[in-house]
Amino acid sequence: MDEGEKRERYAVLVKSLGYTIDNNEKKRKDAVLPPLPLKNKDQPVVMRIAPNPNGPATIGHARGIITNGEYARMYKGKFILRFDDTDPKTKRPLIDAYKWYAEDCRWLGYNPDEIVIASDRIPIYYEYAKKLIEMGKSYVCLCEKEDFKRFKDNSKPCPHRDQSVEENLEYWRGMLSGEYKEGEVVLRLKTDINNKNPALRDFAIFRIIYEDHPRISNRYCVWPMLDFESGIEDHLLRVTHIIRGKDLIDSERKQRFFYDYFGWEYPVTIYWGRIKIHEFGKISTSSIKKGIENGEYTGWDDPRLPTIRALKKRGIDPIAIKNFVISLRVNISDITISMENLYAENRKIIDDKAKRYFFVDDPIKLKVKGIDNSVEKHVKIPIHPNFPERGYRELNFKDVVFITSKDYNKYMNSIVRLKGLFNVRIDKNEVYYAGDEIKDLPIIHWLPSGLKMRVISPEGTYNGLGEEGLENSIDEVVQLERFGYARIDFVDKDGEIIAYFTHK
RNA sequence: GCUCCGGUAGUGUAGCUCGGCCAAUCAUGUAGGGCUCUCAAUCCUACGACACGGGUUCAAAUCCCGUCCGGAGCACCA
Repeated sequence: MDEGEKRERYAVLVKSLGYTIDNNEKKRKDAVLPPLPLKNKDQPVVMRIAPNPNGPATIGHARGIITNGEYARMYKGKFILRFDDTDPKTKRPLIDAYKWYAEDCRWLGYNPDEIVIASDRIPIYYEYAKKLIEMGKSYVCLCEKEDFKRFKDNSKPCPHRDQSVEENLEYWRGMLSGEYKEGEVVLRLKTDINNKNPALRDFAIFRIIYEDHPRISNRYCVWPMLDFESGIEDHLLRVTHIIRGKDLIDSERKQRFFYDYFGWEYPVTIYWGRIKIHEFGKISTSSIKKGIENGEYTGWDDPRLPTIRALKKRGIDPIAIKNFVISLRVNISDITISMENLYAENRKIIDDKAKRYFFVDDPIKLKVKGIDNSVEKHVKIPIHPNFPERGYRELNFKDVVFITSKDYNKYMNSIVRLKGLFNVRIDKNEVYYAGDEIKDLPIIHWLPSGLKMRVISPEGTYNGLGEEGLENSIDEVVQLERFGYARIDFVDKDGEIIAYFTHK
């Protein structure tokens, strides 16, 4: 019985006896991943993530980072970040993305133990290619793409399949020294031309690309295909477990051919399905990139985006992301999940910490009638209602209040309580004092005056007045009462507070 | 078309390997209520699922077959 199971049983037992469980325990319970199948108990667990560096990490990537990183941690193993940047043309790497991605890992709490960049290791892949040619397991194919497809689809060997090792080595040298044009020639792995799965028949492992690589320029013109590079690396890095998208399921079948040729043991593989978020739809880094280029988004951390940087900017705690991701587990079926689940996790973490303040969105200035306005009233409201020992904030009222136009319209002609102050009846452009006693009235927030403030949310921007004190909460997540949580980003040169909406 | 996967409440999950303890777990959500000078937090209650049809068996969410629905791959992309 593992820890989680024990806890469950205990909880059931306790409940059956009529006791209640300490709530804090429930709240602080850290999400735990199910155990990993271990082939060899003595072998250290090595996990990896292998992104294409074309942008910073998104929530989808966070799933990979956290799950793999967490497993490495659970088994006191190693966590590797490897950039599979072997196509400078159609999957052109973004030079900043290498750095961004590593930063995102670190921020999520999973600093990679090792970072490997495939484009640094091309000669290694060449060595293994040469070995395969020498073993008679690989050949240079000069077929037109369409011709090869025809052969392949009919389980017919292409004319180059039976070339001698010497011929292949000669062609291979030619490839490396730039004697061929793009698309003219390719190195194939000799698999099984009769395999019932056409995807596995003599697939390409190297091709010619003359495009400059953003990191290493034009140093190479022969580039390995992902299936090859990734398979070689997983072996060289002694990766024990691979967790990857189910779209790569044929990749394993392909790689097993050369693992067999080399006599290597294939890592344990676990597949997961695609993750789709209600609020964002399917996440694709390339579409985000396009949106940034055409000005639709302000950048990779635009709060409307599902990137880790955007979530950070909005005040989502990395632990909340962890708990959220782990709750998804590792499942092969595609899932559609709502951000609400992430927000719920985040609320559990930030609510105890978040200072309370008022933010009056779309404010309306109202004169207060029916009371002696010559005296100033000092109102004290706790910074956090559940922790009065943290102190109070003070609002100094004198004859006018600002309330949101939403409340103004909603409570027109009715009596409401201005939190901490007194009751008023709302009328056109003014409010009338309606007593001090605390009755069963709607409670609304207000401000006697305030600082210009803007809250940027995925749905739009809210302009209004922020309570004094907010300007001292830079980089903190606060709760704007009756509005929602927000992270205070900065105060601009005009004194306006700029905040990002976290969630309700 | 060919290969290969998957289908538990609105959503995400546990259980499926080794059938019984499952009239099915937990979370989120929604609704109602308690507490509270926030529509937050917190507490209580309620709602809600084994895709369908057959079979095996004393017993099926769990094993087998079929149907339906969904997904992935079939690139000189990752």
